[in-house]
Amino acid sequence: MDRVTLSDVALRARVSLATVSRALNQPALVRDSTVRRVREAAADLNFRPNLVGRNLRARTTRTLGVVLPTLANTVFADCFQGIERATRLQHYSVMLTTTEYRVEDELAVTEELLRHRVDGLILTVANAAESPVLDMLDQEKVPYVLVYNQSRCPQRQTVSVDNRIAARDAVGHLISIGHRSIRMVTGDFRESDRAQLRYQGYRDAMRAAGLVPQLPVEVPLHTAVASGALAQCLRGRDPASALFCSNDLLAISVVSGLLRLGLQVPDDMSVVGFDGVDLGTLLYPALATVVQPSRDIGGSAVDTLLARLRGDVPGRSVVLDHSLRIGETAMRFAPRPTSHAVRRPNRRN
Amino acid sequence: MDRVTLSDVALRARVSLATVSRALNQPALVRDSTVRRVREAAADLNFRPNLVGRNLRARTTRTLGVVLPTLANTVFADCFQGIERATRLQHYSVMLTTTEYRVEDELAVTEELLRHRVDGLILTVANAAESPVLDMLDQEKVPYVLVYNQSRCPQRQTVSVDNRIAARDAVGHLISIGHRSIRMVTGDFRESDRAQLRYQGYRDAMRAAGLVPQLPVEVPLHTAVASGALAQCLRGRDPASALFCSNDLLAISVVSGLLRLGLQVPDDMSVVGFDGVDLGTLLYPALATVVQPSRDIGGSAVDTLLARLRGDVPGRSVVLDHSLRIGETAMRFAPRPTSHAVRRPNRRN
DNA sequence: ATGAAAGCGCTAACAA
DNA sequence: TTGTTAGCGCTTTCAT
Repeated sequence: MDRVTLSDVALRARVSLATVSRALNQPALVRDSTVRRVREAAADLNFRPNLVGRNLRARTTRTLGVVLPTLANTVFADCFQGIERATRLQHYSVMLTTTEYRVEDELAVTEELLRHRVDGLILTVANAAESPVLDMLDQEKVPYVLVYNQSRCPQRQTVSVDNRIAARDAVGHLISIGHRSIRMVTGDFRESDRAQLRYQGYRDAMRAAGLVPQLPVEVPLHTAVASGALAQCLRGRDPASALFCSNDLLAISVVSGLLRLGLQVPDDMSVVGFDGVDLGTLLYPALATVVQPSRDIGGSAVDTLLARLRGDVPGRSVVLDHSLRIGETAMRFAPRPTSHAVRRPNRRN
Repeated sequence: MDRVTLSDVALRARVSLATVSRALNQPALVRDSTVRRVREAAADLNFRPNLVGRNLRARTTRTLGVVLPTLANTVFADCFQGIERATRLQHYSVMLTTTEYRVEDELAVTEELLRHRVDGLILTVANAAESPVLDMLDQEKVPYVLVYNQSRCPQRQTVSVDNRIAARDAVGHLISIGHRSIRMVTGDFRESDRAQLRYQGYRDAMRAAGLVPQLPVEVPLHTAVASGALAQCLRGRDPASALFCSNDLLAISVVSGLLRLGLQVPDDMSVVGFDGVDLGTLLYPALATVVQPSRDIGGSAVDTLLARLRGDVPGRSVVLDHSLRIGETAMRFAPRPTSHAVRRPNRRN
């Protein structure tokens, strides 16, 4: 499949192997005419440099490893594309692995990446506060940057939004438009320390407004939200008028679940998500959500990591701005005169 | 960051470098007690085999390259996860790159993968019938398998559903439930030869039923579908009663667009997608669609490619089964008595 | 400006 | 069963 090596090119260009290497990689060191001759020979032979050889000798692979929980959530897919683009710009490559939320696999897939001698890692772990992978990486002094995760230890560099404040803003918005009974819906907390931070933010916002935070409604992700879980938010003497969901996929699922129960969104119940996946804007009603700049998170992680590989000063964690997307699934709270659903005409085009 | 090599382990285990290699990779060739000693030494030293060295020597990387258009469409994300899982099972690794639908980048990213000396490639190209990348790969005899793409040349191995027949089935279903005026909505044909095949299938079904196929409505993907495009389907003396979309993301966008125009789905217009992304089942109304087994497509591509790398007989292209998901966005066509929209109560629980 | 030579970490003959 | 040795393809001193 591939046989041409540097020495083949050298033979054809009538120079030494070393000169070919230089002509290709540091043409400034080589006479112009020689460079041309070498390039020509390389082109003639269809020479394709073998990075494995280069990587072994150079003891660096110019490759970054990436560990993400899943690609089914486009938040991570977008992040990866941001990573890919940034690495390409810097002439680096990237190896991606996903854990599909199996925490127990995080270590193994990371080890595999290290066997490939990636120069550094970009990863999202389930729980940065208690993570065998991160402990291992710290101990072995492997350069890495966390994305989405936030960490208390300042030496663990992260790139993320401020999840807690972002959640607080979202819930604060709901409060500011009149909601008083707001519940939070989350996936499995063990899968995501972000969800926990967002729950903190929910509590912050509730307390700041003198409201009583409720326990979160935990629903298994990646499955249609059972009506039972939703019923939990509707019953009691203080039924919710708004739901804050720990991510967009969940929010979308919740909206559907409510509609299925015969409720109107946002008329009967407002829903706000978290992530800002593009998909949210394609839906009707468009999802209200907290937008994270996922591509930038990826891009910024690459920049941060490469700076570190270059030996720059460690640098602080990066907190990127979030924003609120005022979608159509959240509206001002106005108590209904009657308890039975009232039909609402479809709005404007 | 990482310094321990085979010879360090050899020193500590008091055996030769070669024995360490054997003990680790072919323990059957080594005395049990020695294997134990070596393993212990390796563990003590935290030895992590350097695959770069191995790959150079072995002249094979046990790594597959993957080229996909995007991960924003979960069809491809799922496929990748299928690939990843299968490769892991076979003790292979994988390098992923996406083109983000930039056809002109397909060649460059593939070349990069080849510089890394991946053993073979799994890819989806914009158009398999006219693809510089595939020509190059054929010429250089690089083993590869196409996913999603279908190809006329039998020596180009593919793993896919039968797009044309699948589309024909979907449209046939619409016809069977009473629709007569059906239009197809597609993204940019140049981005996807699958969309073209599906259009063929649409025509097949229409003709088979004695109906006149219409030209497709092409809309730029990844953006909310402009109402102008939809209006095209609604006006004229023969307005459509059903829309067949070339993929699910588009279909979701179309449904939203219709709702925004004040129409009901499926009452005023049925919509059917193609892909079968999980998301479709989370929506309300749940998306009617043609389901492709994306994970299996990925897994099967790996199996096919590895078989080929092992030198097995080339083997035929794999056509996996599709299925129809009878969602809630498509319903029996029953002409409306009046032309203005009629409110419909929300259905079942 | 160019060449000779060493060696990155590993595997696989070939010997013993 | 184990050790010795020769590279895989490349970069990089060190000479010239």
